Amino acid sequence: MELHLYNTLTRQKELFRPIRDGEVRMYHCGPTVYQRPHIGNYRAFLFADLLRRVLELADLKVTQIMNLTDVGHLVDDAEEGDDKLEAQARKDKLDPWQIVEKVSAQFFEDMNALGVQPAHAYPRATDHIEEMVEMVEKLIEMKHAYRVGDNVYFDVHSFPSYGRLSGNRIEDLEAGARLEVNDEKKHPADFALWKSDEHHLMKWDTVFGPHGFPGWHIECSAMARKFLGDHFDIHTGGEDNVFPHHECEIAQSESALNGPFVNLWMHTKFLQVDGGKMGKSLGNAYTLDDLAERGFSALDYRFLMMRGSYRNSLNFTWEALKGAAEARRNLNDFRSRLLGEGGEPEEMNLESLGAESAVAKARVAFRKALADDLNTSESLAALFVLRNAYVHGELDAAEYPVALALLAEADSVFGFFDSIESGGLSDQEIDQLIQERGEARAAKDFARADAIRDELTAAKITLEDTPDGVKWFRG
RNA sequence: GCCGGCAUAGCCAAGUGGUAAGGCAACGGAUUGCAAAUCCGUCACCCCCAGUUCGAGUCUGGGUGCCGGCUCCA
Repeated sequence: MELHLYNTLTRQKELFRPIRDGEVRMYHCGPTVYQRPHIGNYRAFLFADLLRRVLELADLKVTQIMNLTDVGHLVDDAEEGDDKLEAQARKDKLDPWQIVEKVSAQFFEDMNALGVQPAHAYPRATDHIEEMVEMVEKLIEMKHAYRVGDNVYFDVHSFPSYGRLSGNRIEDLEAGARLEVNDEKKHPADFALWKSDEHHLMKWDTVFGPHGFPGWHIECSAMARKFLGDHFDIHTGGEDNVFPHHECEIAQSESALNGPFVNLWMHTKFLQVDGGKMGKSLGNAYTLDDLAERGFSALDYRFLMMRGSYRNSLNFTWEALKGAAEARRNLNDFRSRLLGEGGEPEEMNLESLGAESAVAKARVAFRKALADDLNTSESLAALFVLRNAYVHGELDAAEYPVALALLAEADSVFGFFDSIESGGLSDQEIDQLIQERGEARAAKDFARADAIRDELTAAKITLEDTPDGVKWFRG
């Protein structure tokens, strides 16, 4: 399975080739744990999860790292900055460390509900102060950075390809009216590697002084290096990370390490709400709890994200979520019906199918779409085409086991199927109840008939009264 | 002011030169004691204008709208 992935750096899809054969190392910019992440944040993390699963589908061994930013960065680049973690702490009357613990726990709970496979490590910035300081010292030594008092800045002119990722030019940045002027810096576009402020609560005593804290971007450079090495395969984040965050990471890392940093940069577009932007101040930055209040599960949301392409902004509406929830249910029922008709998942054996088999076609389409820059929309459509073939009676019963195997493979990538619960009733018991219901219906005792149907529903058994008689399935 | 992206049916969305995937909703019908269950069927010429081409949703130019970056932010 050859993957073609879009690289922000080159602005085109590229054939993906890992640096080490059969092995992928990737880093994801994770949450700043000062407030519970909203569904927009989770779009990026769901993408990271999807990418990992597709890489594994392609038989690659993946090492996946996601950082937790537990030190608040400055709200702006002015000399006197505020720290959003500390600001939140003041608001909640907690100390910053308590906020970090509380929000991190919430984050992992949400990720679990979303069916995200845990990364191999979630390093925290505050656990890696030493590594950051070391890198900053190295940059000073190599004349890529300069110290002004207890502050340290990166000299963007020392890195010729600064701006390559984002398409910005240093001259344009300079002309940008919104750039804060800071007299300390040699150049307005230079960025902070280390800052000092005695009023900060989260601060460290280092060679740069007693009241220091890391700059905006150094944590990712330091932690990525520690966990993945100097040169690794993939780095992802939201589109807002392209500049300045990732641009600065590249500058720092490639300068300090004197070599290539990351081969492939991938970014997810923002989620929009009702056609416009999402924002806390707009009151539409929903959390998973807001979704649950309206009766939607985290997996419904996951499904909604899989219906669109990560490289296009996706418009979140309640109607769209409703549609996703329904569609997910239909796919779930498809699998349940196959199981109900005696199918057991089988090892995929394409050769025995014949190219004309609906299952074989679906699998080819499913994988081909994913391999083309994670086209989940098209990939998902292949599953619905297969479902339609089944519903229209075009699927031979002998193909049910392979169809189920394909759905299992699909689940390994999409991860939105519900687990099948038997509800504690045996087939015999269920048949017995259905027979009783039939008798009750014949005797026009509909109260009794509906009671049985409700009982089965409660046990996760779905009944379908068809012209051919009653059909049932679990799930 | 400077960069970049997007614009497809009521809603979500795929499609990168060859005549519009898929899902949801809606509507008509079947079935049913009823059904929110199930099944059958119907449902778009792709923001506007001008070009290129035998042929454009797909390429080029202009316009309009929305989104992102230039400021912590997925």
